[in-house]
Amino acid sequence: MKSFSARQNCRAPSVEDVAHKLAALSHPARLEILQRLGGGRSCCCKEVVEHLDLAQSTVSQHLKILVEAGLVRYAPERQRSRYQIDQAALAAVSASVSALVESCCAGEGADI
Amino acid sequence: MKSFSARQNCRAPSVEDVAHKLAALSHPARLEILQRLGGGRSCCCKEVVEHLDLAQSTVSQHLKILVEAGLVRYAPERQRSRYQIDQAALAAVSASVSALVESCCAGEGADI
DNA sequence: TGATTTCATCGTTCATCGACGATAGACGAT
DNA sequence: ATCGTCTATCGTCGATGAACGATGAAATCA
Repeated sequence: MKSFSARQNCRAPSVEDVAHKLAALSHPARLEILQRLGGGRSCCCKEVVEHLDLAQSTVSQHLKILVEAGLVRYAPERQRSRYQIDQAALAAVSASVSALVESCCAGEGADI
Repeated sequence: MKSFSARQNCRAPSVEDVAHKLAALSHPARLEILQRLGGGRSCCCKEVVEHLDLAQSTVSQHLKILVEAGLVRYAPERQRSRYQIDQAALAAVSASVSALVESCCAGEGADI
């Protein structure tokens, strides 16, 4: 094992995949959304809006980005929508980051 | 403990901090740079350039972003420059992501 | 000294992001 | 049927990102 990959279901996520998911995580509002969605709670858009001090359209955009990154699952439900964390996907990202760190810290070198 | 924080050295990184570091990680070229810097090797800019198929100025920019995010340390050395991974910082990011995932997966909920 | 190498920075160009208001569709309630 | 609510999407605007070439500074080599 040399690169940060392996693990997960056997499909090694490409650098692009990981970068894409990390990009989805790289905005404060989206991190807060994830925290709000945490604990298995499923939220509708309005619930997030009330908590976030952003326009509804903006929140909807952020949610879309999270869904397209595969980190949040989406289910249109009558009037409301349900957004829910995809725990497996999130865990996979965490594993990717861990693997990256491990591979980077393998051979100890002298500090600068 | 309610938010994904705590852990680390006792200073809880803010959502903005984490987002900023994740943003630095959210580009394929920068992930590849980190892998190249992995294993304690310290690289000069040219070495990265030769490996990456990007213009020298572009690579320099990416390195700067990594340095400003605190993930890579920088030491101007005579003619060349030395870039080296900041393993502690990288580990901290990994821990933040893990903590986020854990806090999000706490209370199991029904799947969508 | 002069030529070459290595690097950072500047200026430019194009694309994307982030935020908003406005709008339209779908649903529930009256 | 009509009204109000909840969403997603569109269009816009300013800001930022990503890439490049050109340039200049510092160090090394001839």
